Amino acid sequence: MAYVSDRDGAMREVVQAYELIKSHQPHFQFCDKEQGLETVNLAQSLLNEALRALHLALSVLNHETSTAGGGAEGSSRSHMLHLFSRSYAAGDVGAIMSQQRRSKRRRSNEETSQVILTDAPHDDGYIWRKYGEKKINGTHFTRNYFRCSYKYDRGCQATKQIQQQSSNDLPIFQVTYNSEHTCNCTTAANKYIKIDVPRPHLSSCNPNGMISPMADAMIDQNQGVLPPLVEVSTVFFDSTSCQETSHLSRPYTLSLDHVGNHLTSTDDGAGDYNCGTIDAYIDLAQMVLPQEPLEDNPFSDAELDLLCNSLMYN
DNA sequence: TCTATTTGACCATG
DNA sequence: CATGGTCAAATAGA
Repeated sequence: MAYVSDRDGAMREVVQAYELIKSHQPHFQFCDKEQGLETVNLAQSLLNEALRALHLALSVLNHETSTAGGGAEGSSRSHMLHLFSRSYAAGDVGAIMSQQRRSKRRRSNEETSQVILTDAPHDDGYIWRKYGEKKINGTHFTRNYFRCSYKYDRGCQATKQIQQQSSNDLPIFQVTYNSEHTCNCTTAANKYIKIDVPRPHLSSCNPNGMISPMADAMIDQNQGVLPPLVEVSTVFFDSTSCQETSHLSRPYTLSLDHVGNHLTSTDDGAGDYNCGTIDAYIDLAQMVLPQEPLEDNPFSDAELDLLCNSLMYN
């Protein structure tokens, strides 16, 4: 199909541009004395912005490819789940939203809404109650409406909408959160709570195979320890493996060495890896690039390249 | 019987 | 008038 072929070509171009810029980025950190500091800072800023834009474009291409391919046709399934604010949704990420018309009923608190893409839309640490379902124009799946279970008990006005965006074996959902929770009813550490660990944690899962929110955490970009292009945010274990393996209930530290040496891609999908005797798949999340150059990056370029390539081209 | 979900109707908005 | 968000009666399930 020409469409997929062109898109793959575009994706290659974006990756190439990204790598090109990335390879030149270090030069700007060592030429402060020859050139004016402001110039260097400006160049660095522009590079960071270019990297951010390319990263954004790449994620959109990934997403569109997975959506256009649909099922078995989706040869390069998206592995990049990204989080962005409403301002992003109205701007750079507009392509993602292009299939959906903006709501004509304007919510009074719309400015507080937040949009994320995730493969675990129900796993955010809050208790929700479904109150509606609607077929939305231009989408293949119905949109589900949820409100906080404590709406009447505690007057919590939080709502969320879940819109499935792709039907692959790892479906992606767009989740729109409206209003802040006022109920203090998180069941566990919230999925979006930042954690202060130098390495990503593997998430555990409960007996029914759902991902536990405990370790499915966002990584704090400000910690300055994450790789510039991608970060391993979560690793979800196969439910049967979880049930059979008792030690999975505690946090597990993942190192890139571990990924490079022991995680190998399996046949059934780009994101599926075999980690020793445990089947797992890795999701890339949080596409936002750090604002400052990382000074204490624990991952070497080779490690990052290995991870990026294996995840993006499978 | 209670609670959660489903689903058609209603309503606000552009 | 079309669309999307919410309501509430009907239904399902524990």
